[in-house]
Amino acid sequence: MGKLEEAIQQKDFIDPYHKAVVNLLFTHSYVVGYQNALLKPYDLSPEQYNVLRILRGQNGNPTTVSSIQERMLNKMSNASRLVEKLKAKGLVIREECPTDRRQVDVMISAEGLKLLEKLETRIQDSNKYYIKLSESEVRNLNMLLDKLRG
Amino acid sequence: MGKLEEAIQQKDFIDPYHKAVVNLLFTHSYVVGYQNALLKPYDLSPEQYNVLRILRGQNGNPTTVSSIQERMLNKMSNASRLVEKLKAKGLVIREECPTDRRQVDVMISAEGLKLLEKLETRIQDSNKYYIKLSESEVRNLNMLLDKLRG
DNA sequence: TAGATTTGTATGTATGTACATTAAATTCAA
DNA sequence: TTGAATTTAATGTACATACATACAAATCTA
Repeated sequence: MGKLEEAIQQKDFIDPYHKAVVNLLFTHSYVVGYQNALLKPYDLSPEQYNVLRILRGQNGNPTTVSSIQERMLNKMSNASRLVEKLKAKGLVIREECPTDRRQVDVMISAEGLKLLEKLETRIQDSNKYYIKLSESEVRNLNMLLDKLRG
Repeated sequence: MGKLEEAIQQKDFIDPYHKAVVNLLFTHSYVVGYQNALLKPYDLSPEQYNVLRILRGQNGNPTTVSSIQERMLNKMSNASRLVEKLKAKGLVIREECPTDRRQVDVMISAEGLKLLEKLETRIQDSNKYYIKLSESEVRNLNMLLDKLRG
């Protein structure tokens, strides 16, 4: 991998900002590749995994579909259909909200929790393997990404 | 936007590496959102725009589909179908390679070049607008992303 | 040089993304 | 309190991604 210019044989960037955009897209693909590889045996996509983590973060309280959507990494993806997929696999429980019949209460199931637990160390090991940065560099990266979005 | 934890209301990351993965996915979505908005009026996706830039980088020499694939930001996407889309819009020229009939020579068309030119300043302005980093911070980010991939 | 292997591209399928639209329930306002 | 506006979720569609497979052309090998 290494330097972007060599990796994609492109060097005529408009400016460092344009290069950063390309670098982010390329690094995203790199990261998602590893995520997919790790999650595929468990029949989960990265965003499905993330939704399970969002639900676990609620500590047993049900969450609505729109609340999940707000917290998702990809704002444009479709929480409704993702929840449907997770339900089909028995990883979440979905039921009509008693106080507002438009809403749908979603909770992670016991199976969902068990799956997350099983994945935790694998994810941790995998992340450290393919992110070839020291802990302080990673913190620096996180700081820059946060600042990038303003 | 700002800090990741607030933006997606999630704070229980396994470690800074896991947070970096989430941060990259989220920032990717942020960036692609702006890219899509800018390119949509021109009926281009970010990867189609990138392919046009790859082709322009060849300075008039034809490129094969597999060579495009190698240089694409998303290694798993489908250069064949992207080229087909670009050809349908008249932005590239595609013809059978005379020396190897398996291969397909692809070149950017005059229209494609004109479109890239028209987009250049818009892209440049847009990037600087939504990437809220100084030039030295952007360079630092590029360095970290390059290093991340090893 | 015939048959096997490899290479380059296209196609098929399932899923995900982007965005518009629909439909039902709720809230607001006259 | 009734009709309009808003909210919540689901659905439809076009395109993109991920990955397997097919198929023709070229290359290798015996």
